[in-house]
Amino acid sequence: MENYIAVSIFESLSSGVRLDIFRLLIKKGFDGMVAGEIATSLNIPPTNLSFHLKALTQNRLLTVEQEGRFQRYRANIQLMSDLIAYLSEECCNGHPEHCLET
Amino acid sequence: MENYIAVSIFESLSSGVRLDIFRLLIKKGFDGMVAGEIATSLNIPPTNLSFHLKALTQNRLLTVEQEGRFQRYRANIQLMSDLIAYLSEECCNGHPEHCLET
DNA sequence: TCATTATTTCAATAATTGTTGAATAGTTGT
DNA sequence: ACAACTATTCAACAATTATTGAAATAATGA
Repeated sequence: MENYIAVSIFESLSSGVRLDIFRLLIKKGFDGMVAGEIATSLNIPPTNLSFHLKALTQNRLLTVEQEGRFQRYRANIQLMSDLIAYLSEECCNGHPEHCLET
Repeated sequence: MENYIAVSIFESLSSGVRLDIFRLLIKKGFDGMVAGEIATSLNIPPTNLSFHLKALTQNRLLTVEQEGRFQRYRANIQLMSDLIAYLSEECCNGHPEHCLET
């Protein structure tokens, strides 16, 4: 993974609101959630939620699919997996023993 | 790991400058580097470097130790290890198969 | 002690990011 | 076509974060 991609992921998750959105969608798995459900669930005003969903989607943390008049959002689990691999390399540089865990 | 800790780590690494600093110090391992070496190595003005070192240190990504008139900084590898564990849980929530990798 | 070196703090400013209500665009069911 | 519904964009503003040079702090060595 390129460093600038990693930075964009860190930016995406560097807000408590966005981390909450992402964690919620991870829990929902392939079902995902439509925007209104997320807004209700996390009690975020629609305009503000849109702002954060856009940021997350642009940085590929989320995917979005139109479903009638709804927009269904899903977490990009693969990207998280790639991030973990990136961090493991960074973290283990010269110290592999620290990263062999559960 | 508490969510607010994870957010603080993401904030710390959400700047290209700070990610460069952290990656550089990870490479150096226990030796670490004194502030001036980091400034020279990454070509960052001292005041600006201080600003970012302070942010990283406050969020526990780095440790700092005085050494004569130098300040020696080291990466907190254990925290990265904890972050990887946190992400693995978040990422694998209901989808463990995605996170079993190298 | 005094000049030198290393780093941080301060103050000013620039740049970016977050929040909100109103307006807009697209979709559905009647 | 029209009313109701979902979500986004827009514009204004608030809040936070980043950058810089000058000054301050602290340690060293002559």
